[in-house]
Amino acid sequence: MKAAERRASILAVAKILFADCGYHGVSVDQIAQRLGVSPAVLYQHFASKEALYEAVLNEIACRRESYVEAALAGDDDFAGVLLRMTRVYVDSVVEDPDYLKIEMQALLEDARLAQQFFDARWKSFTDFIEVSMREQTTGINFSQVNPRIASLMFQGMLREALYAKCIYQAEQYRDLSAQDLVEQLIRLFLNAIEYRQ
Amino acid sequence: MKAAERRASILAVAKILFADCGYHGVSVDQIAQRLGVSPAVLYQHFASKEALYEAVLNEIACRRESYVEAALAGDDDFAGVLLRMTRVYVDSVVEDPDYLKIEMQALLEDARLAQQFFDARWKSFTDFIEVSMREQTTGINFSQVNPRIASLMFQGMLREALYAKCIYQAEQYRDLSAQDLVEQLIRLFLNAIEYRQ
DNA sequence: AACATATAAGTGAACGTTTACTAACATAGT
DNA sequence: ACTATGTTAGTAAACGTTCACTTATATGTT
Repeated sequence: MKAAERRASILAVAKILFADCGYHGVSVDQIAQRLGVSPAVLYQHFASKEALYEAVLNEIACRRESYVEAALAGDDDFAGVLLRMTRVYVDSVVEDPDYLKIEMQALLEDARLAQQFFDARWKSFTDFIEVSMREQTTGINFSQVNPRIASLMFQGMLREALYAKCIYQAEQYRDLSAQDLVEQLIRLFLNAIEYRQ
Repeated sequence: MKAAERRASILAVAKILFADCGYHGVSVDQIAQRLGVSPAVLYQHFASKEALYEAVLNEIACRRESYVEAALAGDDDFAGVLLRMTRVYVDSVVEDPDYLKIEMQALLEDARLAQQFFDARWKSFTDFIEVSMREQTTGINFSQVNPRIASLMFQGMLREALYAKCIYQAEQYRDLSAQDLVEQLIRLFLNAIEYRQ
């Protein structure tokens, strides 16, 4: 197997295992075994276990989602844009929940890394919400509501919904798809900030 | 040191370390060292590292908060009760954020344990919200809103706020106490479910 | 085309360290 | 003297990492 290919395959397997068990929960031998390869191979591509872990995190943090394109893809009222952005995000998580797991692991293990994740994956949302709520040109009056706290609420409910659906698979929401669940939550959120079309 | 006292001291130290680094991130030797005691002592009180970990988790899961007393401690309109219950919870987390960290660790490592935590610490909230929203006798009409999704929203925003304030200490909310932050979130939540006193 | 050479890719065993855990021995209070 | 509470010194296994070595692929020369 070519070097680039091998490197990618190591990253893919490592991502899954790290997401499931955390950094300390996985051994280099386990990763190698899952790859069907000797542990020494890993060290031809990564200097250490820690370097491998950071490479996995980096790959995730750098994969900027196509929120912006989604935001510009239709009409530009606040609710419509928010819904479209969120759909893109939910899709990406449903497709690969490991991202969310590792984000959570990082949040617990290292505050610095957590900030990096936040910047890459949540800032688009919270910025959009805060900016939209602050600008007066829309004609909508959000003055009753603190934009920063509203964006915190949005982030929290979205994250909880995705945890429930994609990570600990709560039975309570079995009969609802992640997209439907989030759509209803967004409706509640618009209520909360007193948004009327 | 008496046995009961020693046992308690082990649990206290283990709780802190497990909360910070997770089960695999802490060694028995580290716990013993922090206690200023030989590792063998731990095995006089706990059969294994895992047994110790479970004892820590169990202590947390079993410590039922005094939500019910708080709920009954004043007038009984929905918002008032919810606010009082939440204050008790926020207080307990602010006082000891390790609880929240370990809950998060458990959620990632073991779905079964996560369910146990949920039952002990969140179910009171979500049940209260769902039941209150469903009963017609209050005269309030929540019919527009799905109670289950509303309770998910509440849980998510509360959890996010507490993470931000108590775990990764986000600078965005530095000038707000956890209680104030949560109070504003609850106001938003009441908006969301269209509650008017 | 045939061979020699160089490099890339992978192996498996071993290294030293750390891990969880245990048995044998010491000391203090009652 | 006896029990409760320790310690010291150890175990075997697992850990991350490195080693000497083999096989496969590509490249250049005749």
